[in-house]
Amino acid sequence: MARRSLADVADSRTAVVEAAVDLASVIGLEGLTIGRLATDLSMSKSGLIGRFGDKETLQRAVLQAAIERFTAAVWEPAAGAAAGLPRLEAVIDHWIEHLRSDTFPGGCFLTTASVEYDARPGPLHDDIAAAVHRWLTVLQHDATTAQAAGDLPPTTDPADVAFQLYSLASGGSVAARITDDAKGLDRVRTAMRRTIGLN
Amino acid sequence: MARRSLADVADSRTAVVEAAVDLASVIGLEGLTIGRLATDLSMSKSGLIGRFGDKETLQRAVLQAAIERFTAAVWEPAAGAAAGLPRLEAVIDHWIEHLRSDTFPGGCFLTTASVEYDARPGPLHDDIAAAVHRWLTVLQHDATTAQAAGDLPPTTDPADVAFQLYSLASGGSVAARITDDAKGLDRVRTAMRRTIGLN
DNA sequence: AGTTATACCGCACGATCGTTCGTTCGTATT
DNA sequence: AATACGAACGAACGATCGTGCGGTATAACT
Repeated sequence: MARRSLADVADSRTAVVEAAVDLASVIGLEGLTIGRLATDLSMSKSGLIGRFGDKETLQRAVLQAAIERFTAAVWEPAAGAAAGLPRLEAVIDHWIEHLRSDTFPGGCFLTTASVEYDARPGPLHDDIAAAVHRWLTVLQHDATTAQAAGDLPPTTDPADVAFQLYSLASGGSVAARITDDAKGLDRVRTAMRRTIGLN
Repeated sequence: MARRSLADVADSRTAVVEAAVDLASVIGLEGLTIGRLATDLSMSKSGLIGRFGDKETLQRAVLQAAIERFTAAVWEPAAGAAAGLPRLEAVIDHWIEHLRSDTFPGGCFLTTASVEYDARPGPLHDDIAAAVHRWLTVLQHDATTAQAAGDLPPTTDPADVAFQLYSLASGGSVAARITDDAKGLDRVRTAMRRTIGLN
């Protein structure tokens, strides 16, 4: 076999990160452990962390990978829809479907991370805050477009719409999981659609 | 001084638990550490955990104390209101005020605990699930009463109302904290009131 | 063919984890 | 006055945490 190429290195790195995303989804970004992760991957601790330098760098890579999963599952399939209300509707559908899937075995990653770091300053806190803010901005943008098109009442605040959609998805997925309510995500979907004037 | 009375013992125990609630509110129920807690209280680790037996017992006591704080801050002040829509309105107001206060320096305790244990079975998971379920039942009960009084459309599902209120409060408080949005809780309140037909 | 780079390993480190001892000491009961 | 109880302590345990060091084997480059 030829020397480990750059692509292979990347593959090996992403293989670690992807496994770490799955693990962190269950036990949290903070609960992530190099030893546990190394055992799962049949690697040595030093060989694993050597790729990243230290644990925080690994955690940040894991967070970015999780965000990419979310974007690929929720935004990209909906991005092609017409800006405004239709796209919001598509986003909601893919969002619910994403939460229903086992993309993140431990529930919405960004919500878990937010809870873990909302009271703990540092690079991870900032990364998470930036990601949430970016997503809220995307939602708000389409809400504004929808409003301009007359699909939302002129009195509603697009920022409110974005914030409420996110709150419902985030809190609803947690509530549905902890109460083991099979209808939970249906309730979330109903509420989200009602937020943008549909039913 | 007389022998340490039963009341004193209880005080000492609750003093530990109350401090643990504050600490766990920030670093999580799972992140709670006997050493850290003992240091904060200027106690020895053994002297502290001796009151409870083991860590899990302490964690469960902490959870119950947090639930009592929530009940005292949100439910009890609203319990006197007329059942149905008025009481839901009062609950929402106290709920938002509770989230705005620093009763839990690290954000809504039940939400944090739900996220930590929604994918991890055990007594703590069950305790949390039971508490959430109990609270949802209370909300649903008033929603049903409001519906019977004609204050909610007959087509709405009271369970939906309860679930959505909880999702908004839970997810909204996390989102407001991580994005450092001063208007976040106002947006949550607006959405919660809209859920029960008000604005 | 020899050099160089590096991915990975085994191993050990200091720290901290939860827990378990044996002990001390103050108070209440007898 | 003697005894018993229980709260709290200091010390130590085995385990696990993140991290750093030295060695090795492999593959690319000269």
